[in-house]
This record gives sequence, C-alpha cells and structure tokens, in this order.
Amino acid sequence: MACPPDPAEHLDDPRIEAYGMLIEAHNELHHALERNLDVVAGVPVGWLGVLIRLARSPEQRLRMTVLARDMTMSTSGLTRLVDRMESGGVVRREACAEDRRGLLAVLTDEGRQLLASTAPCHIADLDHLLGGALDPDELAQLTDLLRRVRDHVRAVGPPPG
Amino acid sequence: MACPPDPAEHLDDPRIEAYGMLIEAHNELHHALERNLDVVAGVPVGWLGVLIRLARSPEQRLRMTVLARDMTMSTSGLTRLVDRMESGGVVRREACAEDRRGLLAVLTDEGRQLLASTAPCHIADLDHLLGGALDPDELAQLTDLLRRVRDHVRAVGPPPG
DNA sequence: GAGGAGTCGTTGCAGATGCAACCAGTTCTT
DNA sequence: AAGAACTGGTTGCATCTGCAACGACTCCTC
Repeated sequence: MACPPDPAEHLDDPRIEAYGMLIEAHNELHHALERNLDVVAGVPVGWLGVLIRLARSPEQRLRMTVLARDMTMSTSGLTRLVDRMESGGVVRREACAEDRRGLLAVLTDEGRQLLASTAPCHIADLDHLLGGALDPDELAQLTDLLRRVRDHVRAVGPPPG
Repeated sequence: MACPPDPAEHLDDPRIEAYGMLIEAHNELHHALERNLDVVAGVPVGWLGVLIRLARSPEQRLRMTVLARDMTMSTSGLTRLVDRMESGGVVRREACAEDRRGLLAVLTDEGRQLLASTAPCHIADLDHLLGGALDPDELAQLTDLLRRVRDHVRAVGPPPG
C-alpha cells in the first residue's frame, strides 16, 4: 500500500512473468547453441533453420514468402539471409513457374551435405540443453503450449512486412 | 529409406520441434508486442524489461552486470540500451559505493511515470495474446517449463560476455 | 604491500534485422 | 480489355546486437 516508493504494484503479473521466461529461455538457448555450433562448424543457427525447413519440404524448395513466414522473420530479412546462404553455396534461387514474380529457395547438394554434417551436432546440443532440463513428456507439453501461443498470436495480429 | 532425396531423416526430432516452437512463439509475440506498444507509446519493449526489473528491485536500482544477466544480453548491449534510456531520461547512472568500478542503473521519476503509463497497456496486450491462448493453469505450466530450461542452460553454458 | 590475475563497464567494429519505398507481375473491377 | 488495387521480392537506411580490446579498479598471492 506504499505510494511513491512502490511502482511494482502489478508487476508480478503471471503474464509478464511468462513472457519474461519466454525471452530468457529463448535467449539463453540461442546463445548457447550459436556459440557451440559456431565453434565446431562455423555455421549460424539461422542457417540451420532454413536448411531444415527446406529439407522437410517437397522437392526441397520453398517460396521466399512462405519461408519468411515459417522463419518468423520479415521478407527483407530473409532476402539477406538467403543472399548469404547463396553466396555460401548451400541454397540456390529458382524462378517460380506459376508466378513470374515469385522465387523459390532450393537446397543444393552442398546444402544437403552441410545439413547432414551439422544436424547431428545440433541435435546433440539440443539434447544436452533441452533433454537435460525436461523429460520427453514435459518437452512435448512445452512444444504444445508454445504452438498454441504461436498460433494464437498469428491469428490475432499480422506479421511484420 | 530413400537415399539421395531424403535428407529429412532425423529432422522431425522432438527437440528440434520444441526449439523451433520456442523461436516462433518468441518472435511472433515479440513482434506483436513491439508493434503495438510502439504505436501507442513509442516505447521499445526492451525498455519495459529494464524498467520492470528496476522497479522490482530494492531502491529501484541494479548493478549493470546483474541487469545484463537478468535481461539475458551482453554487457555491451546493455551499456547501449542504458545509454539510450538515460538520454530519454527514464534511468540514471549512479556510482556504486562498495565497488568503485561499478555503476548502478537507477529508475528516475520520469521512468516510474513512463512505467506506470505503459504497463497497463503492456499487460493488456499480454493478456490479449497469452491469455487468449492459454488458461491460467497452462500459463503457469509454461512458465515453469521455461524457467527450468533457462536455469539448466544457464548452469551448463556460460552467458555471452 | 607490491604484482599479477580477475572483474566492471565502455568503445570500435562488423553483422543481422526491420521498416518504408520501390519495381515487376498478377488479379480484380468495370 | 484497360486501369486500379494488390502481392512478391529487393534495396536504402537506421537501429540494435555481440565480440574483442581496452582502462579502471579489486582481490589474491607472495
């Protein structure tokens, strides 16, 4: 009930705490993965995200726009990322047959090779970091909760352009 | 069992999926909050993080280093962030009595005021975005799982410098 | 108490990101 | 079928970030 010296009135709100944890868990995990993967393979984690998504897609190719949405980044951000990866030879841009505006990011042989050589390391890191904290059931729970948050936010507000 | 055209062998690993969801939920939420808060108040979300942490601390002040750790960012990143916030008049740097190397980031009256005026909006956004996706029990579950991930990663690997 | 190792915070620098503006191509309207 | 409205992707620009290197200070060791 203090007045001037207590601006922390509603600041222990469970939603604020949840969001804080989301940021902190994300950042800690990101930094740890980035550092390790960079040391052993010299590959940024973002590249893996693209490589994995392409590898999972039919024909190992995806439209720039949908790849940007999948990566939850802006199209301009994805343009630069694909630029770098194309310079690195792991993806290639291909014209889109049905829509002459469109471009497809395509996994190259070199990209498949890079993915094959780094994925085991990435999974081992992830197992070390996530598997060490949560058992498989809890991990599945976490994934489910996060998916629902993601889907709801996507449904409510539009993504960045 | 395909050979050349199936690089997606172990790519549906639950740990990869969990990490992907963490990134996507984080990014979607971050963008949505940022856009809205920027429109209504012109304040970056990162500022709120600092303001909230300071407001919750005794004397509304925190050492730069511990603030950086709390924010899960590098000390150099925090230096610049506090620079900007100090220019904006919402925090102030104070010398540390016990350690003459150290500095304390201190919440100013203006900072308290900014927090008071933006926190309700922030909480409303969060309620809209998180509360719309998860009920209170699930939110608490999510927070708990994320906290365990954060703590484990922190314990295993050192933070960035 | 002198010297070396370690910590605190800042700065130069390079890299990555988003927004706004833009051109090319598509689709809707009339 | 012509023009308006829209979508897909790239670019200029500003911002934010982390790492490495640095000076200031502290603490431990001898």
